[in-house]
Amino acid sequence: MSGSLNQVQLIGHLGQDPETRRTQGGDPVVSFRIATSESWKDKATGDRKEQTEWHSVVIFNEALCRVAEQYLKKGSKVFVQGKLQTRKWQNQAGVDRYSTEVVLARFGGDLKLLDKAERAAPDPDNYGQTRIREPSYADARSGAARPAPAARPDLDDDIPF
Amino acid sequence: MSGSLNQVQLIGHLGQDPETRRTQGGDPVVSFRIATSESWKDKATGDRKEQTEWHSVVIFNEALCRVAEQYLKKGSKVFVQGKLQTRKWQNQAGVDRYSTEVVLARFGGDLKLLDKAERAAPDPDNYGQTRIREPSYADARSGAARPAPAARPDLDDDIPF
Amino acid sequence: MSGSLNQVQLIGHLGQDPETRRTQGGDPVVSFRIATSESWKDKATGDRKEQTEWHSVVIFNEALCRVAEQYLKKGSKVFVQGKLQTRKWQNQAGVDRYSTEVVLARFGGDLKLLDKAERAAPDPDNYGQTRIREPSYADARSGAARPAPAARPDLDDDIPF
Amino acid sequence: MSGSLNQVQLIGHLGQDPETRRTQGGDPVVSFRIATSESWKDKATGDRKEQTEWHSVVIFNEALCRVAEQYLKKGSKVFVQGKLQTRKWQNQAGVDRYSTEVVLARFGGDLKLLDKAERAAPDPDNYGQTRIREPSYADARSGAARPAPAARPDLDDDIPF
DNA sequence: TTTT
DNA sequence: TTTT
Repeated sequence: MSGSLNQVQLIGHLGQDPETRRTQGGDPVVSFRIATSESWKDKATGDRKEQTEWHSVVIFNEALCRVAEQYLKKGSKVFVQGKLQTRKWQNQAGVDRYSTEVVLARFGGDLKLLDKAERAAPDPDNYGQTRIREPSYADARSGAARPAPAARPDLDDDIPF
Repeated sequence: MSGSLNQVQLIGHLGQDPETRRTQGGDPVVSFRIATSESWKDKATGDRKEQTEWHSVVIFNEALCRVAEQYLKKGSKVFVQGKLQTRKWQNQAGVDRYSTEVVLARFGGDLKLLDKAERAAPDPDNYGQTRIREPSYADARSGAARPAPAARPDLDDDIPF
Repeated sequence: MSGSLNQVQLIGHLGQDPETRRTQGGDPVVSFRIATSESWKDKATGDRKEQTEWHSVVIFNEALCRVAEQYLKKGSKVFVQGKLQTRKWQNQAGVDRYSTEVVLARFGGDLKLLDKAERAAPDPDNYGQTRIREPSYADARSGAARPAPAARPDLDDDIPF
Repeated sequence: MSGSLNQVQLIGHLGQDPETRRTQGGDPVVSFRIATSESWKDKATGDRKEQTEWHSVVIFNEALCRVAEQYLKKGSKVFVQGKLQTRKWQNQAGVDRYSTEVVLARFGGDLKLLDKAERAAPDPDNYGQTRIREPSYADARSGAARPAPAARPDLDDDIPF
């Protein structure tokens, strides 16, 4: 269906360092969780309130995997653009579970570092829009692009991330 | 945290007519599921492939609830903008479950009908940007804006929608 | 600068059929204008008002050019995603002029037909995500990707489109 | 037309401190310009290239005006969401000119500070989502919400900002 | 110049 | 005119 759009945009901070796994084909898959939060003043009590939302981000785009691995760490502030995808998996008891993730695939995915570049200066040869000039990353959708279920750390319980 | 963004944009079709429930305070809560899909040609086999993704949409914004109730039905094509929110609930066995939804709250939420207006012409007095000129909808976040758990149809099983 | 974002999203109708020109390198450049509109009820008079905004869209992405040429025409409803770009040009008197356009370049650009497929069914072999599997379009930024000034129809006057 | 979307999202840096003017009705109108930039490696020469784009941002939303006045200054990094609007004006010679701006009106507009809060901590009583709980800003579209032409600094020449 |  |  051509007239379809599935797009998520987040600005938030990483809760932990990114994790890299590999597909069976050897392609990197980087994942992390980021927090977004809203704050407002309660009309009734006048109290200041804040609500934090956690999002699971999974990167299949090879160039963005590299960026994430090199420059992101716990606490990094990022802009992330991807698509919503709900994945079905089984817990230890074999019961179906569902997890919704923000997926950065080859097309449409984007990732921007919003921190001041305190720590590492991007390597100008490998970073940024280079990916855009020389697209050579693996196809995230064909083959075994998704990690094998056994590789997931979440199989031990019912927590969906 | 002011520098935070949580935004989802979807264009897709409703899988069923919208459902309306009420909060304890009497405010409407409209929900439906929409499908987005991607198609591509498999590089290896040359086959045309399509993958459909289903999203749960929940509307707390009163004006958008009215629009949804009046103009949306199974098959309607819509643009939806909201925020990602993961809700925790318990299944019948009392085990925690998580469901991620696209929430259209009072601010930031948007809903556009993309169909040709075959069936019902929008009432110019009640529809569209009127909401924008006279904001009087309930506060989606204070009080019992979220439906009581018992009211949810998903408590009987582990399916997250 | 990595931490930068420049993105526009429009849903509207084409005012005219798309126009195709060619760069000196022979790459297609498709352009059209689309209208978006807002309506609201005047708080004071109660009158219904509408305001239409016109946007210039320019497509350098070769695959999206093809889609535009084949499926878009005057009146078509589209979703367009691109970046904002202000182009400087000279009018006949040699005075500088500026025009702001929504540019669909190779990356980040998107175009979706939102009409019911009344007229032409997309050719499943050439349309849609095929572009995504076999990226081979020309680089919109290097070389003479922008049309030569003499080819522009707007040089005769000061109207920026 | 309900099924219409006009939305711009930018992340960039302010080129100058924001300027505040007033409508005839006394409502604030804050404007500034922000730069976004892209960088890439030239495929032919291997050179690193960068292209900067400047955008005019105009805020009519009263709450966002306050945020801009209090926290933004030259060099600030911001996320801005608004709509594209092309304004017609006359230069000194009485010739029509057009300027395209990113307008943050009452609805749909958003503004987020992305800098580390080095200088001023947001006042928790006046900042952030308070605007969202107590909407009382002026209607940006009715009356003389746009600044009178004479007040614009750009009338002396043909530069559209 | 589109559309509802 | 910003920033990396």
